[in-house]
Amino acid sequence: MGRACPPCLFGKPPMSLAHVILGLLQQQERTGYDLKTECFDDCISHLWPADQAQIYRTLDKLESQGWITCTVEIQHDRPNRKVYRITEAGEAELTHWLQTHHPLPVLRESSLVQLYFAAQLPDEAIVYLLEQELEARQEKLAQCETIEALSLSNPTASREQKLHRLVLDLVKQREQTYLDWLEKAIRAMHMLRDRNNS
Amino acid sequence: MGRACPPCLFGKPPMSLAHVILGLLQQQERTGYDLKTECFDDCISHLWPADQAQIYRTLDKLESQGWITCTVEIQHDRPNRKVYRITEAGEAELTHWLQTHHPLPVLRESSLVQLYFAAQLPDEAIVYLLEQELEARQEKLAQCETIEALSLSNPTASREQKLHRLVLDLVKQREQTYLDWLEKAIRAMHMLRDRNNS
DNA sequence: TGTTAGTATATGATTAATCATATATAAGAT
DNA sequence: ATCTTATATATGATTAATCATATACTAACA
Repeated sequence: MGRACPPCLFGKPPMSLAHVILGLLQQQERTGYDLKTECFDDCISHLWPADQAQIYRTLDKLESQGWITCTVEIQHDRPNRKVYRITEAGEAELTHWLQTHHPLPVLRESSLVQLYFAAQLPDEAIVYLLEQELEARQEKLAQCETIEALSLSNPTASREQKLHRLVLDLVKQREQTYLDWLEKAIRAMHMLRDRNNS
Repeated sequence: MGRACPPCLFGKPPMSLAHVILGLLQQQERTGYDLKTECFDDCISHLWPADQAQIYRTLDKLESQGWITCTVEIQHDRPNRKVYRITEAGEAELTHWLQTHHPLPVLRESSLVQLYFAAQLPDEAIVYLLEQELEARQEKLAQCETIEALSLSNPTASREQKLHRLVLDLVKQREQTYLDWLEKAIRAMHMLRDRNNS
């Protein structure tokens, strides 16, 4: 008899955080705390920000699926560490997931909805909205550049680093597209105002 | 004594779907069915796609907040219609919300995570991933153009239509940014392969 | 004749994500 | 002497969104 696929909830496509964690644990073994502080906050906050609570709960699920295992490291001066490692089943699952196409995520931007319904607002209010959005997008681009400096500064471009670079390029370009559009829109609103005031 | 703000859960920022619906009801009175079929599916699916169940439940919440009212239109050959209209309180809330800046939404793209962890995959598998993503993005751009044709075809550019155009321009440009990046990345992968095969 | 599509509203279940909070110890700062 | 920060894990509560399904009548289609 064939080996049963243990609670193999090869279920629905999502489960993305679980697979991000598998990817990170394939690099090396880590604790939940490591994942949060070294990985999610420092390296992939531009890709997949994750909440501490959700990381811990997802580790539990991954363990009960058999995709990772856990070893407790007793510490006396500090809280014990639960070190997680990926299993063979976990690696197989990751390799499979990495090659599976997923539907595009839905992006809902309240700022675009605001603009869509802004006809009743005075021009100045619209410009103010656009300027606040511009500021937020500038800050986001700056965050991307922080990550760039932290994790892509050294020149030894391994295959892995080339891919990280490719991803970061897109994220930065996406922000630049917003910035260009916002500046164009703000200029257009100002020109409208100047024309009406002359 | 001042008028009490009735269950005025002026709560947390989100509630975005509620405000989208307020915006749509300010244009004209509508039923849940109208909102779903005429608005969310035909006009703003690129901005804020919404599930039928969520629309109906949000209408209930808006009504109990006092931001909309409901009148039942009895029909005999078809199910009755619950027609919703925005109230003065609702208009005030909408105007306030339209001018309030909200934090940028978080965008999580599994395809970018896949690429980030793709170093272990062969080049062909990576190209295949990129090509599938390209196809999906092309389709999304086509959807934007359908909406463009449906709702922005006539030439009388009202203030409202100029804003709708501005929003659609961004959404299309965003997709174009993905397409450009994907084509560049696919070319880069092919060049890598050709170099290694020569 | 049975099936599907259109009109219309409603509920149940589940997932992903966020926020708040709890516990516990040590080191460093005010 | 007190407060904060770092290390480390855990649970409760809530929201936004999605999916499935239920009901009920009409009309067109095969």
